[in-house]
Amino acid sequence: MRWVAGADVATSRFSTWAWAGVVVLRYPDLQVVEEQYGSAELTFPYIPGLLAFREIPLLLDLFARLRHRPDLLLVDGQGVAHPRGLGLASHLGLLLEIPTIGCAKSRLCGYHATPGRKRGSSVSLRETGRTAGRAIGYVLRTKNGVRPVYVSVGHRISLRSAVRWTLACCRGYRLPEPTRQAHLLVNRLRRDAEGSPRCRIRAIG
DNA sequence: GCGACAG
DNA sequence: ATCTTGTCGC
Repeated sequence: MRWVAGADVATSRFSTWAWAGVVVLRYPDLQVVEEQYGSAELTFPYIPGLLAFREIPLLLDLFARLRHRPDLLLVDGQGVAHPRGLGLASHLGLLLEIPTIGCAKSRLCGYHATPGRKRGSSVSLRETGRTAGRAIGYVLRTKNGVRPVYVSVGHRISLRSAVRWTLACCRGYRLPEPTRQAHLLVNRLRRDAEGSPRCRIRAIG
């Protein structure tokens, strides 16, 4: 394992504009070695279960410019823990042919117990419906006392490895570094473009 | 019909 | 996702 990437998209509250970013970090020190980013108009609305159609176009453009070839990609969204078994992380991994992990901040589907409150504690996320009971992911506590994250297989990785790598990429924060850095990047871009909310009010008033 | 619902 | 300042807790 050498290059671990993270991807995220930030949206505007005023328009359909969005800022996307992909960061590549060196493992295991997790320092950012490359960033690719850009903004564009979103052409698809946010519909639970169809997030990939909204974010993938932007992210694919960024990966096309990437100088490093990631060994692993962590995505801010679900992998197979999806109603159709094909969340953003899985869809993206499939198109890029890169191993991916779905690392979402909240649940899309499935049910689960409450994991222990210590870092590393986890419980399985189980499918509902006819095939109820099958594990489709893990609800993992990445830091003591904070809300857990939803880890699921994205593409070309086992659930066990997905959980291990997610934990191995955490550095004291709730979100693993790849995803966290990507998140910081896109929000920085959005703020630079729109200005802070307070500034905006002062400009009007 | 009703409630749930990644970002 | 985005809004939004200070504040309670480890």
